[in-house]
Amino acid sequence: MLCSLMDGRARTSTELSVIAEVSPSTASVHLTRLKEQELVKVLAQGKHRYYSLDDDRVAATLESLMVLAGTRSKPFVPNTPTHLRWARTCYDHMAGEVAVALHDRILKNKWVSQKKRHDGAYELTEVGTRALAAHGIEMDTTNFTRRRIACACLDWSERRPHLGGALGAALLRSALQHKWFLKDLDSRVLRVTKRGEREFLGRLGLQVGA
Amino acid sequence: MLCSLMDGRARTSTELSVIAEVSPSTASVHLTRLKEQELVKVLAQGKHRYYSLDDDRVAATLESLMVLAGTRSKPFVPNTPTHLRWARTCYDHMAGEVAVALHDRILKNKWVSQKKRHDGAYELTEVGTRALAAHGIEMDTTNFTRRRIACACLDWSERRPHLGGALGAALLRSALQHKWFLKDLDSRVLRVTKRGEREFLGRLGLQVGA
DNA sequence: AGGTCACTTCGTCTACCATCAAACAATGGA
DNA sequence: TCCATTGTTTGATGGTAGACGAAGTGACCT
Repeated sequence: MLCSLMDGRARTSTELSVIAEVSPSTASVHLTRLKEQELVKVLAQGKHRYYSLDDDRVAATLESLMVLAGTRSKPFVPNTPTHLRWARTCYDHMAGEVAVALHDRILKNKWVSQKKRHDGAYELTEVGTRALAAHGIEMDTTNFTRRRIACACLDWSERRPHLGGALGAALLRSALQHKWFLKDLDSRVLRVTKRGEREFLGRLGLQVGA
Repeated sequence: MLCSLMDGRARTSTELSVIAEVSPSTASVHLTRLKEQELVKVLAQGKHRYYSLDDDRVAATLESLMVLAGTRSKPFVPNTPTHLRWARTCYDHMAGEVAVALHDRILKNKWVSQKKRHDGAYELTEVGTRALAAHGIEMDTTNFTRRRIACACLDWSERRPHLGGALGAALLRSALQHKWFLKDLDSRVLRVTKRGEREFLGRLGLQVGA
């Protein structure tokens, strides 16, 4: 289980039970124990509970253990339809490969910063505020009090976080306004435009194979 | 057991059984298993069998595991009489803190190099031959064919290797000839002279608290 | 030779831990 | 509101890993 989580992605307990070739109940017992020892952390989202490695130190330790054991695990293969995998909407924000890459970029650029441990909430930084304005992305300031500014929302196909909250919504809204992305009719799929490639993907340095 | 070996020293199976609070037989079985998995290596010397970590990678893995577990083990306390601990003879070569420091220094300076893995034998390098001459240490070339030039000999008090073989013997012989060390009467203890501090410890950069 | 010490091998036993099915809880959609 | 889906909790069970004592091996000393 831990080995399969080493790719940094999150998995549900049932998935992990299949990987470990044990019953769901066994997996559940085992996972609660791993949680107690703070080797994994859980993120409840809808009726799914996503398990992932708790810490970089856990990953590092596993890494060296795998070297000793000489084991390599198979890569994670998403079973999501390909046309949904690259870019789609998730409620009012973006999801898919692009959204995950965007999330990572924004975090790396320190436009947002983590508030606490084990809580998906982010806060907007000084740098972030300026950068968003520069890129022509406008936050809806009316309901700032009601809603979290930004948070990590686990991506179904990628099993890694993308950006949710008010900021996530603002990004999607701006992306559609500027015609960087087009919504497919009668589907959640998003398609990037020529203009989007230049003004969005290009400027943000997102090299995502479409 | 593995944790206690993390200081790089070697220990006997009985010592490890005491540390792990199990019977000697249990420890023995466990250690053979660790050996099979190449986590530890054994060095038979006299009627003792010294166990130590097999590899730097094993130590590194344990290190990160200990960080996760938040455990720290007690340091190794030699039960050797203090007057024997610092410097003494071991058959025809030197042993004790000084000898171990000397071994490490010689290896670091690349005067000798390891031949194979898991074999204590060393071979003399070009650099080493010149350096020995420069320091006024003469090898006895008569019995080169019979004896190993140099080898790691496990130090009883330090539980780390010092230098044995023809080179080890040559070092002790020269040290006594040049009056760098004096042999205590009727004992294996060696005492360093003023001259020895200058011309031996000093030149070799050995800072060993006497 | 014989005795002691250090350690391993063998045979046996037991406690414990993973495992599973069935019951329970929670969420989401119809 | 009900049902399907997802996941957790519980209690019983069986297999196995790890423990030990006794016997065996080899090295060293006198």
